[in-house]
Amino acid sequence: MLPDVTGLDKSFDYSIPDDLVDDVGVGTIVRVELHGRRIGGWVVDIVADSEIDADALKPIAKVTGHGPSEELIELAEWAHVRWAARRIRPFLVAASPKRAVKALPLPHRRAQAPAPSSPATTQLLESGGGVLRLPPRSDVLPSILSAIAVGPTLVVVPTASDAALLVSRLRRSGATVALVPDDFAAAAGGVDVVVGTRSAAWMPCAGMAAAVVVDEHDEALQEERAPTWHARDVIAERCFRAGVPVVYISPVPTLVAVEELAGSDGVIHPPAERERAHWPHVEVVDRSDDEPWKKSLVTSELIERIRDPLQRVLCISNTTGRARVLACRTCRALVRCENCDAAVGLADDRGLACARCGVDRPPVCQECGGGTFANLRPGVTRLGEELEAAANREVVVVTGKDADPPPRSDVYVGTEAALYRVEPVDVVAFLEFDSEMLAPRFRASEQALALLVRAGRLAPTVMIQTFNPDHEVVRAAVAADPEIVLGEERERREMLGLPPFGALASITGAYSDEVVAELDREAIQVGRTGVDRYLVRAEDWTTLGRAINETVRPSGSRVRVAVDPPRV
DNA sequence: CGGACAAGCTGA
DNA sequence: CAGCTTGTCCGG
Repeated sequence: MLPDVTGLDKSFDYSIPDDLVDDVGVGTIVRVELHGRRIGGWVVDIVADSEIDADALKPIAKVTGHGPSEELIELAEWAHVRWAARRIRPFLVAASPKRAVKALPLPHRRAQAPAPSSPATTQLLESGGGVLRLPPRSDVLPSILSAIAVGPTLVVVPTASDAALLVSRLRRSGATVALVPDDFAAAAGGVDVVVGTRSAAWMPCAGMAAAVVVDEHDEALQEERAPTWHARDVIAERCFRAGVPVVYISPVPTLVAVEELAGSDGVIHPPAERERAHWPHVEVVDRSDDEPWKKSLVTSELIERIRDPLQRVLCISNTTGRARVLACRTCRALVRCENCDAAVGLADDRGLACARCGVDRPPVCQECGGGTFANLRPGVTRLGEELEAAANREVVVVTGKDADPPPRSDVYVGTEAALYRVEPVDVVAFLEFDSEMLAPRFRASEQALALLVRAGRLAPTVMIQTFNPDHEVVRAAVAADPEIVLGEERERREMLGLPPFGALASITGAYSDEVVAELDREAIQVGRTGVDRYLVRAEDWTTLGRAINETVRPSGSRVRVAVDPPRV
């Protein structure tokens, strides 16, 4: 029995009372007495009476209900090495129902399987699975119906709204559907298709015959808290163990999917003409002729769009580097110019730049020497005013912070979060796409492409303002050919040994120095990126995970390990 | 994790 | 030496 108690990752032996024998198996969630208190936990192993002295043990106090299957418990043990997690518990939590499931319903499947409607998907499933590249403005439902035709199918999508929409469409098509984690019991009992967000990678799917990962490129498939497990990789391992084919669908498959998960035929995709027809029209505004400091983000091309009363436009600007008013996080003082006392913002190069007198200085608080700042006035707020003046129309500012959905408008301006909060428009315009494309992160190109996919689903036209119109991301989007990015990406990552050509993790937080010092330098390469900040690399994930898990953490340490960190 | 218990510190 | 804090150990 492994207790569901934080900080306690040790299993304990209990006896199974005769009246509970029928209800207890590996994976069952039970309650037991431990050290005078009642705690919950998972049965992770059952041994015969002859092997132990059952009379010396306390009995299981109560059976709570169904939990993860034996296969998923083994998968959790694999995952705890793969993502260098100290404990197995977080994975078992992910694989368990939210509320107690006392009994499973009988299998509920439709008598007649829906006719396959995506020959490419059927072909992929028959050949053992692989990567299916489908353009942004195309439908994944036919692929999922083709998978259901093979047998019970597990489907993972990035967001809860994607899941809800897919479930209602699948129900309308006649399939029996479990939306997990809520419908855990139905999924474990047996349905045609189990649908959910990344946690669905850990959900039951009785008789699973196929799995589909929708929008494989989407970062939402990776857990952001440690352990930073990725649903794509969990599904890959789970289905490999079960001998079940997986189809990974994305308009812009990641290098990991292309290199590791594509079948022998490589990435399957429609003919170029048809693929292109389902990409948005990409309009590039080349700002490179103008001197950057002169030209506003509100270009004449953009003004033309937002002035057109027939066009509904969403403008996207990244806040980073565009904050106009800052306060020191340490002493709360407003950051002011040393020269003229005006409020000072962060420039693109991360230094403080005074807009009034032009004096630059390093990003350090003048009052206390602190180096982190709160952004009191995000760039988009100001942009909203500028756009409103230029457009002569009302402009609604959308940020991720507001709880309510934004009021309906014809012109919006917002951060990336707006791409998830605004209903479809005619044009999505990236005002400063370079900050996405050229961000100092090794996945910047893939992440920039992902934004274009998102935008392309919101609007038939996507406008990109850039100083780098020849960048591979821009070329790929214009040509509707993601392979243009992958080619460059493959070369770069192979040279640096980055995933999928090596295993990478970041180690941060107090006492990282001590933890990193323990790592075996024969197998692990270590790079220091700051105070208590490290990047570590190994040839493969198992070597990396084992080495990190073997380290002893000093008491009081707050070390965070992010394996396969999305943003470095 | 949280209780138990031991060792260390303080004040009278 | 009671009374309290801090640290370490252990649970079935």
